Amino acid sequence: MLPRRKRKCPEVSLARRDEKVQFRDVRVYLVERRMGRSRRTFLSNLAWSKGFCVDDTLSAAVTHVVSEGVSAQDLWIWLEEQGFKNHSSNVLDISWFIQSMSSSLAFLRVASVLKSLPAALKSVEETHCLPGLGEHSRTVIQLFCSVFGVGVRTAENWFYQGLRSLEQVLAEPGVRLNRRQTAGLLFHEDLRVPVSRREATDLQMLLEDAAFSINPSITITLAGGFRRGKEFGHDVDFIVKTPEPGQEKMILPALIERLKLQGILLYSECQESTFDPQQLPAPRFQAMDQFSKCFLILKLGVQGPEMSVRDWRGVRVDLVAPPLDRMAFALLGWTGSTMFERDLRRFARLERGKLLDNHALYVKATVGN
DNA sequence: CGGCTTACG
DNA sequence: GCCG
DNA sequence: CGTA
Ligand SMILES: Nc1nc2c(ncn2[C@H]2C[C@H](O)[C@@H](COP(=O)(O)OP(=O)(O)OP(=O)(O)O)O2)c(=O)[nH]1
Ligand SMILES: [Mg+2]
Ligand SMILES: [Mg+2]
Repeated sequence: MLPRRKRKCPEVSLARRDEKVQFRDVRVYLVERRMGRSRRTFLSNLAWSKGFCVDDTLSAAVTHVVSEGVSAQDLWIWLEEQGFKNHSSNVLDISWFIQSMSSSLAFLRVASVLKSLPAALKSVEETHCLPGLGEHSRTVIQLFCSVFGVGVRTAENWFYQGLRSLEQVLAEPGVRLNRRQTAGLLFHEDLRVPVSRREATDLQMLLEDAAFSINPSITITLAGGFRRGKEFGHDVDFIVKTPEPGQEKMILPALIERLKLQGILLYSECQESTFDPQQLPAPRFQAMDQFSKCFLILKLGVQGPEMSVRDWRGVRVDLVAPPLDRMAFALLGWTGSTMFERDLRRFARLERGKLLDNHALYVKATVGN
């Protein structure tokens, strides 16, 4: 007998498109722990629509226990505690979800390849067969995901709460927005506008001027997509190089302070550096900080004939300030693309047995070292 | 059939 | 989903 | 969880 391929997961693929209960001898129970209530409700409805019978309570009649983010071993312990004795029942991971995530990784990869081709191909209807997502919910969730600070999980939650527009999100008192999301919604329209290369170099000059007043030998280098030659980007990425050792720790706050005084700082969020060269060439453990970096939204002047209308728009800017001797790794890590960075790290680990991050290539710790 | 980048806040 |  |  041939081994069963994992993609032929029968608990999922047999469901297909039937309305009423199709599998009388299957009773599913969804474990709420680490899954979340709204998500569990969604999955439950999905399962019913696919012809499965889903139990709300963990009775002895349950034949299939489905869990997410909990190991089978831990899950059995938990099930024992709940007095669940049906040891012939099947404990399953939430494989269709992993599968859909994995599919999107495969899609991302092939998309990256397609982008590198000399000529464009015909478009493909790709997201059409995502499990559980019709066109409407996909569109709304994509809209929510376009907000800075909102990812798939938050977007799904908002959708399952009945929210269908950003206006509804803002009007809903039950929705708790963090600082990043508040800025993301405030400047949502601005941040959807692609940033041109001209605008990127204008921002570069603006930052060079601000940096000059701190230390005239600071240099500002374009990174990210623009360094790869893109004409437009969703943000502008810069590497700030200081010639003074140690100055990288204060340079970003000093730069941000000047932007604030100029009245062009709309949002800033900083990550501090605790990079420790003592840990080279092998990291002691995984608690390695990255060097100083920040996410900003800056006012960018736009020309317009009309007075008394807004003559600027918000633009996302990322700054990173590596120690001088980490500049090469910073350039490597911040030029991208994202898929290239992932390929490079995968290559380092699998083909070279090393660990690559934004500031070094580490020799992985060996036994007795 | 296991693995899919790595890190911070 | 694709690769080794 | 979200961000690069
Ligand atoms: N290691 C790693 N690096 C990343 C990841 N995402 C982004 N980067 C790096 C590579 C990118 O080129 C760089 C800047 O990220 P951006 O999100 O700004 O992307 P990029 O500038 O390439 O395109 P954009 O036009 O801004 O959408 O940061 C990631 O998930 N892992
Ligand atoms: Mg960018
Ligand atoms: Mg960026």
